[in-house]
Formats: sequence, structure tokens, C-alpha cells
Amino acid sequence: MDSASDQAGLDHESRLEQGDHQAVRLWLRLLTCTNLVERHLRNRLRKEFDITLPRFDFMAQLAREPKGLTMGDLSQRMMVSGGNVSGIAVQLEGEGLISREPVLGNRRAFCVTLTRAGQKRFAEMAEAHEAWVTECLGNLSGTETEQMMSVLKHIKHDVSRIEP
Amino acid sequence: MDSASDQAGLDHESRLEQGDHQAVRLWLRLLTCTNLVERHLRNRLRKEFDITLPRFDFMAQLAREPKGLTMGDLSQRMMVSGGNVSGIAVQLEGEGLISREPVLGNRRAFCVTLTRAGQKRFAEMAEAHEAWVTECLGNLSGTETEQMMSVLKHIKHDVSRIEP
DNA sequence: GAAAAACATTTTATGTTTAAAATATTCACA
DNA sequence: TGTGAATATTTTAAACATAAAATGTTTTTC
Repeated sequence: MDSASDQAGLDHESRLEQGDHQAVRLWLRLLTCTNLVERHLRNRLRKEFDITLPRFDFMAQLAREPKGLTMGDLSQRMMVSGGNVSGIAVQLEGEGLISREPVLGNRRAFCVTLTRAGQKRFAEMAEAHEAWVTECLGNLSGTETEQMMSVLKHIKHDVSRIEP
Repeated sequence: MDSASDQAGLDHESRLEQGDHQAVRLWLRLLTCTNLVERHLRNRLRKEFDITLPRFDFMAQLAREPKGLTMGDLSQRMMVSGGNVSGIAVQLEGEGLISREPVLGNRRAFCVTLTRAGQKRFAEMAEAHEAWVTECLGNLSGTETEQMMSVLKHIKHDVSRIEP
């Protein structure tokens, strides 16, 4: 192979790879950025409130639904396995932050709610959490925020169309 | 308090909350979206190559540095704890995909490289991985991709300025 | 009505992740 | 030198995550 055809071959390849790499580079940046923020929030929650992110998320879901949620609801909304929420629920119940009561007419399900103590505790955490998130993402311009929201929506749509 | 001042109070609150919620809503969407893509890639890697995402990332870092990396380098680039890469390295070494050799003049550190088998294996996986990522993020317009890249860069900059 | 299917949850086994402690090596410097 | 600080890695303990099996409950279906 001479150098001219080598060059042509490389150009072709590099153009193709450029397109694919574009997506990979975006993905790596997206992942890095999200992990960065997540780690920051996780550390703060641990340091200030001695709570983990999954437990905070669990309580956040309940705070949004004062009527309570079943374990299955929580599993679905948190997008984690059932066994997972089961373990978290045991801990939070042990700390008196949530209560699990039987559902009338369905003895399979539990209705999980925040206790009074859980509500109070969550309110404190949520305020700090919101401030921390704002610290991370609050300096974006209105346009930037809208662009992100829009593109993320697009991505979410594309991905959910793939799953087998 | 009369209803007029109630109303004023609520307006004020809701405006404040609106601003904060904006950041929180963006964060939740960012997190959801990233997790969605991550889960997709994780499942595919497991199904097609029987490998986990962290192990793939570990090998990807090495593939980019043919001269090898130390455990500390890997920990830093993967942004995970040292104990973590340590565990992964033991497994990959057991499978013959990486090798760890002492560094001349520094008996504390290892130089980790992909073995011939590791290179071959990674090349196969990387091709598939790139295709999967392109499936997820490749349908964005050039403008959307650029916007995302730009805003993510901005976020990364803001967050790295916070860390204590 | 009884068997089968579907549902809601927990348990189990395995693996990942982290922070922190432990181990070992190298460097700085008085 | 030799003592302490810094570095590189591994080990440990606890939390988290999943899939798959087990348990008990409800609904369907024939």
C-alpha cells in the first residue's frame, strides 16, 4: 500500500470515527459531570446529616406523596430493585423515620409513609440539598438550563425507544 | 393573616422556590438520563461480553495508555477509590487480561498494562460499546451535541470550584 | 370451587462501592 | 543519617445493588 492510499484510508476512517467518537465523547463528559455532582451531594449529605443518597432519595419520594407509597411504587420510582428498597426500608424504619402499615384490602402490600420525625428530618435535609444543587447547577443562564432540559428530554426519549 | 397577605407570601415563596426548583429539576433529569444510559450500557456489556462496566472502564483507560498506568493513575482517572481498582485489578489479572509489573526505582507502585489477550478482547468490546453509545446519543443534532458539551463544561467548571 | 397465573414483598447469594485503617516504600530535611 | 511526612497500594467493614428463589396473597380461568 502506498502512502496516498494509506492517507485516503485514514481520512475515511477518521471521518467515520469522528462521528462515533462525538457521541462517545459526549457520553464520557455527561457521565463525568453527573458523577461529580452526585459525589458532591453524597459527601455533603453524609457529612452534614449522616445519611446516604439512596436513603435520602427514598425519603424524598415519600415526601412527595403524603398518602404513602407501596414498596413496589418506591422501587419503580427510584428505579432500583425490590430487594434494594426492602433493605433501605428496614433501616429507615429502625431509625423511626418511616412507618410501614398494612393496606386495607391487600395484605400483600405495605403503605410506607414518613413519620412525623421523618418529615421534620427530611425538611431540614431537603432545604440543604436544594441549596447544594443550586450551588452546582444554579449558575447556568436561563438559556443554558433550557437547552439542557430540552436535549436531555431528547436523549431520554431516544434511549427509551431502544430498550429490548 | 388575611388572604391578601397569604397570597403575597405564597407568590414570593413560589417565585423563590421556582428558581431553586429549576436547578433541582435539571439535576433530577440529568441524573435520570445518565442512569438510563449507564444501565443500558451495563446490561449490554453483561449480556454480550459478560463483563461489568467498571472492568470495561478499567480496560478502556489502559487501552488509551499503551505504556501502562499505576493503580493510583487508574483510581484517579476512573474517579473511584483505590480499594476499588485494587479489587478490579485482581479479577482482570486472574482472567489474564491485564498484567501488573513492578516499576523500576519505585517498589511501591505497579505498572498495569493490557496483555495481548486483553487488547484483543477490549478491541471487540470497544467497537460494540461505541455503537451502543451512538445508539443512545447519536441521534442528536450537531447543535444539540455542541450545546450539551458546552453546558456540561460550564457545570464541571462550577462544581470543581466548590469542592472544599 | 380448584388450579394456575399474577402480584407484592422478602430473603439469599454475589458483587460493587466507599471510607478508613493498615502496610510498605520513598522523600525531605535538620 | 534518621525521623517524620508523603506516597502507593491493599485490606477491612459497612452500605448498596442486582438477580433469582422463596413466601404469601390475590385474581383469573376453566
